[in-house]
Amino acid sequence: MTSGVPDRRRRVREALTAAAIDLFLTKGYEETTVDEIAAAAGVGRRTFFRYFPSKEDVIFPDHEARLLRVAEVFATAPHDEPPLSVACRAVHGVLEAYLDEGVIAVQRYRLTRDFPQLRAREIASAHSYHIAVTRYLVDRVGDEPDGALWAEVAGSAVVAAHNHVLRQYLKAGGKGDVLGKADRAFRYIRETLGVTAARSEEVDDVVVAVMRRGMPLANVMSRIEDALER
Amino acid sequence: MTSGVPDRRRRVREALTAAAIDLFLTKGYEETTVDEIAAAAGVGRRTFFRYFPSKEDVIFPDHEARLLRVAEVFATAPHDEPPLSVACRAVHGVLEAYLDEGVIAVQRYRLTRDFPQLRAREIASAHSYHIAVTRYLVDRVGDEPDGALWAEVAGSAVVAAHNHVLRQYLKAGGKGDVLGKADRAFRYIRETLGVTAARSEEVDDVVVAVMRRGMPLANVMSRIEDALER
DNA sequence: TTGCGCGATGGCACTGAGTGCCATTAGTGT
DNA sequence: ACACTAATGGCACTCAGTGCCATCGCGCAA
Repeated sequence: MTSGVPDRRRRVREALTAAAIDLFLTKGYEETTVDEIAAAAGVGRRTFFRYFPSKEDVIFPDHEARLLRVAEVFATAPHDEPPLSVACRAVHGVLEAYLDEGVIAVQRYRLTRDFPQLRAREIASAHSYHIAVTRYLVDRVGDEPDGALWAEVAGSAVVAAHNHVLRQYLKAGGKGDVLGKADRAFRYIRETLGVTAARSEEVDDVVVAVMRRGMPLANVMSRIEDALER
Repeated sequence: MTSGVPDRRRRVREALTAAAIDLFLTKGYEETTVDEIAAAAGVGRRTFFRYFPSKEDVIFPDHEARLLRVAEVFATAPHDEPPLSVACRAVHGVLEAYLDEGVIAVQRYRLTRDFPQLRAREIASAHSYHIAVTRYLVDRVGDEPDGALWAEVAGSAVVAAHNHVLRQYLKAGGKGDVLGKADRAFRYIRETLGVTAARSEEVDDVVVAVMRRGMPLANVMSRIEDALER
């Protein structure tokens, strides 16, 4: 049969992941040995380490692929699209990847919630998205005054919004209108932090005024005049 | 001599940390065994694990203490201080702790930069500040609409600002006006994300207006009126 | 000074993760 | 049927981390 080889590799890989998730959930992470995972998947212990570099990696099988997708969004984004918009699109892709996983994502959430070692690993994974996003934003606006600071903050905000929406979804066991919530969250981010983006492309300074609804107009005006002169 | 016992414990602890940093920098992290660290500090291998739960922990000796300081700021903060202000104060304390370390902090930066395993560990440490801050913010504003989202984003932004300032300082080998930059960064955060804080305590809605400097006042007014009616 | 108690130490043995090496096997093309 | 190549699995090894226990150093009371 043609292409039977990569097909088998994929099946073994999935069998290892499935066996590991099952064992981790039932016996606990520390209590499960690699021998047991390999045996449950019908392969030898040595083979396990040919598919995954460490015991932790077995439940994060496609992290690299997701990171590549993010990088691709950045590489192919039109140059006139606002940086934050690109960042939100890229991170939205990660969210979709989680949703595509279905039950697996929920199981992994439980594992990372219950076992510190796996949680630490997930945090590191999430951080690599943060790195990628921030690097892109720095490249776009890094040469402006405080551009690097803005990029760092905006990048972490985008990732935080993603994490928040995703976690709510996973906490609920995979129910809820994730995409709608994500859209709202990303809109909030773009509206709140989109300032430097505008500044970077059109003008040399921006004023942000925050005021309570119901504040007298005269008050509003004086605050804005203050801001414009600052 | 009185209090000679805890004194000795502290000295052994510092000797282990110093030996580890030295060996990691010269030989590399993976290439250094716990035996070597212990021997260089003049103690047995078994003793090493009585001071630090793992090989990684030896270069993050007082992370727990810093986390406690953060928690203390949150516990003792006045109830009428804006949440973001409290968060910035707490994180500022962490920054000060790094500065107090002097050379050690710079050396650790280099280690976490060069060795992935240590980097992963530092990311996890930093994440625990993020957790602490976000939890506090959620407690303060979590019952508002989108309060949890705001808390997550604001928490990560505060931590990101801290990380940015700290990293710039460490990259420069410990030179530069850290505190001044930190103040500016935190001010930026409070001004950009302080909205929900105000909303949570005084009013039921807030309007944010973003405008370019130089925009005609009439324009400004119409934009704000639009916003107020939204 | 001597003996007692207690925490710290270090040695020893053990488990399990991760790796290099090599003989064997399974699948593919001729 | 045969050769070639990639995958496999077994074996042995290093090293992190842990439980156990005998010993040591030190303060304290008799």
